[in-house]
Amino acid sequence: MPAIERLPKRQRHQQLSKLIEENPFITDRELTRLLKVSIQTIRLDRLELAIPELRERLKLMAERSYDSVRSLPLHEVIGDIVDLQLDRSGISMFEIMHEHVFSRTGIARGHHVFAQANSLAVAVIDDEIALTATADIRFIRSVKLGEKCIAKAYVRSISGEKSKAKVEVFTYVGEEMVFQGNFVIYRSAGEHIGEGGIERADRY
Amino acid sequence: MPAIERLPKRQRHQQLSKLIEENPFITDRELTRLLKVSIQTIRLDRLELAIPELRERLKLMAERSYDSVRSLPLHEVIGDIVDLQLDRSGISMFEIMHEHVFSRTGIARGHHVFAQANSLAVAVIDDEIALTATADIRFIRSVKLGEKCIAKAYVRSISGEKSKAKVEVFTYVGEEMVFQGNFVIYRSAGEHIGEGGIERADRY
DNA sequence: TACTAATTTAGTACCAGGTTATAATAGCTG
DNA sequence: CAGCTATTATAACCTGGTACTAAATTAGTA
Repeated sequence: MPAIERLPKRQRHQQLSKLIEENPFITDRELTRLLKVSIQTIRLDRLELAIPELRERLKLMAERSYDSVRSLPLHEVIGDIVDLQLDRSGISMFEIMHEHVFSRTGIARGHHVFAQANSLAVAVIDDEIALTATADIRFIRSVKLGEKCIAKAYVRSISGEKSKAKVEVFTYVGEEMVFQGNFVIYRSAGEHIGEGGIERADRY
Repeated sequence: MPAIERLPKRQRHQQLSKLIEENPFITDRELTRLLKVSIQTIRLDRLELAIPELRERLKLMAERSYDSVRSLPLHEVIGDIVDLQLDRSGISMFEIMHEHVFSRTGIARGHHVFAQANSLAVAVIDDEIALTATADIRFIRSVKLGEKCIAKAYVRSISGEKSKAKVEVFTYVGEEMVFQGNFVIYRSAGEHIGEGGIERADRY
């Protein structure tokens, strides 16, 4: 009998770490439901594992993000934004790592290059809600492992006073242009605060 | 007397906003010291200005930074391929999870939807090396958390016997089309492509 | 000047999501 | 059985608030 359930605690610790890692926004109470143990056990576990409480975790995350680049939309972006003039232009940098390439050829998958450009096109639009409507893109040459992509976005028109903006993005490696795209971005235009609300939007 | 300090409240509101903006980690209690008013006044002010409490601010910051960490895929193909007829058509499925959406709105980031379609367009081309050359895409409606995207790709032409193929991709949620794209995919056509393309389909 | 309205302060009850500490219980194990 | 670990329970307390009520202060004006 004993041997069978010899290490339920270590297993639980592992599970607990994993759960918190993949959702740092989880409360102890929610963990009790998932792990089927009392809240005291959860707390003992966190103590042993030196995992701080929810609020500390959020604070740490907030601090980390605050340090790097202070400004809002920068963190919802793929690549590092190095310059941003809202409604005008922006520049971001993105280094192709091995997780971005096809392993046999070392050539970057198109959607990563696209993602950098798309993120930048959205970020450069100064609006509460900005979503890509359409895009017309060209992959001019392949990008390889280790190369640094510099994407430059230019807002070409704010389309009347309405809901669309055109953004052109050029991505370079060194002097060479590797990608070009024309994006049409929807912007919130009116008010609309309803959905997202302010406080506890998601995950509860 | 009155005229001199005509708008102390508005001034204070401005100061308050500024203080919180430049240090979102500040508590109401600390603000009372800086602004020399009672904590109730601070709270009334925040209420009027719709500035959330410290913990909510930190949570929002944490969410923003969390989004960026969960950036893109890293995997071979985005979505699960459920049917594939090389050089003809393919179907893949991709469920929008919380790591794919803007946490504020629950709306999927465009590049994930694109990535699914792009992956499928590349996968459906039966060639050693297949890379996206150009794409013309339309996001027809926004996709939300929890929705399952079914992408269907059709190879429209194999362009002579040479280096390009046209692939059309439609993505649906239920009956509804949410995305449509026309891809031009470079294929190896015997030789390597030199500057040409971007991706290759490994592993198949 | 007296009345009125806005503003500010005070006080209380309550909440989430914990910490800390102390004790009781369960389950084996030697 | 004593002794150990693991688990659960209980209670007091903490921070940084919200929500609400009420009083006090400060203008502003009839």
